[in-house]
Amino acid sequence: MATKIIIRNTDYAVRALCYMAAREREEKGGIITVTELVKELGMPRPFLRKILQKLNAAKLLISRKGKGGGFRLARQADKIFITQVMEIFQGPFKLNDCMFKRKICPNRKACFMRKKLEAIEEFAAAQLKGVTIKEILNGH
Amino acid sequence: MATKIIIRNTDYAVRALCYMAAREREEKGGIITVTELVKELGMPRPFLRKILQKLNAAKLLISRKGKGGGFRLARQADKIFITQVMEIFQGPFKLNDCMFKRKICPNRKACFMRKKLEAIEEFAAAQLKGVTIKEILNGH
DNA sequence: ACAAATGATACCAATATGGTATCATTATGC
DNA sequence: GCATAATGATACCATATTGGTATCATTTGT
Repeated sequence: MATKIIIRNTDYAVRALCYMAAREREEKGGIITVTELVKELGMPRPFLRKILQKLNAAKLLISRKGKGGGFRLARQADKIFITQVMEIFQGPFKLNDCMFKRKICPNRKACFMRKKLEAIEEFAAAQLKGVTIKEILNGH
Repeated sequence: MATKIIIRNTDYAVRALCYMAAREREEKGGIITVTELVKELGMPRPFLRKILQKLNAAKLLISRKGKGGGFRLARQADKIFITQVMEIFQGPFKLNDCMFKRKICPNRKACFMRKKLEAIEEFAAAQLKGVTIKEILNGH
């Protein structure tokens, strides 16, 4: 049972965004329907819709209703950061705080474990900070 | 909703171990009962018992049944590593693997996200590696 | 008007975690 | 030896989170 930094919603969202970014390079400005995404990405349709709607609400996508409608990226792939996607589906990135929340904490101010967890959190945040959809797509 | 590196079981276990280590310094080789731990640490008795039993099964504690029985540390506090405790209650430490588990992964071998997550995992493991109950107790 | 698309929302299922209850077993001390 | 005080083992329950489904409303192009 691994500690999850990326949860499945985020995973799906990133995959959808990557696909849309890749497609956009081919046909400029193309709008993409849920139907196409479902076929290409092989994930459950109603679930994907909910995810896309959230991305839309967060202004990472632009949606168009009605016949001929669908979704397209609201900005270029190198301006979409994975931390934004994570925040949408997982809330602010945070490792757990001091383990000793109740009374018996022996040394609250200088708790050793808290220092360690803070260091890990800081490192993780730094690692993820600059990553964009474009980088994921290109592999660097 | 934070990413949990330490779950509550582990937290309780560490607190109990810290208490026992602190007590041991006072009265050498003292055996401690669940009753005393419950009173001092303020956590639910049946839950704590289950935790202590697991620590016993994992040979971090030694138990004695019957009247006058209880638990004591199986080794000194500087030989009890927090990674061991984590492993008992959380399994092997692992951040999640590559997000792209299904077909559409654009570049599986050199997946950018996987590299990042591996780096984080490595750093986290290094941070936690040497930490012992003694260090937590002393704050360094 | 109709059909094809998304918006919104309520609901359901599986799993993990946190927590409780109960009975069996062992050891001490009178 | 028996009562008592302790742990061992285990089965059960409650709650939250996550993953997933279903349904109806709304918009838009032909």
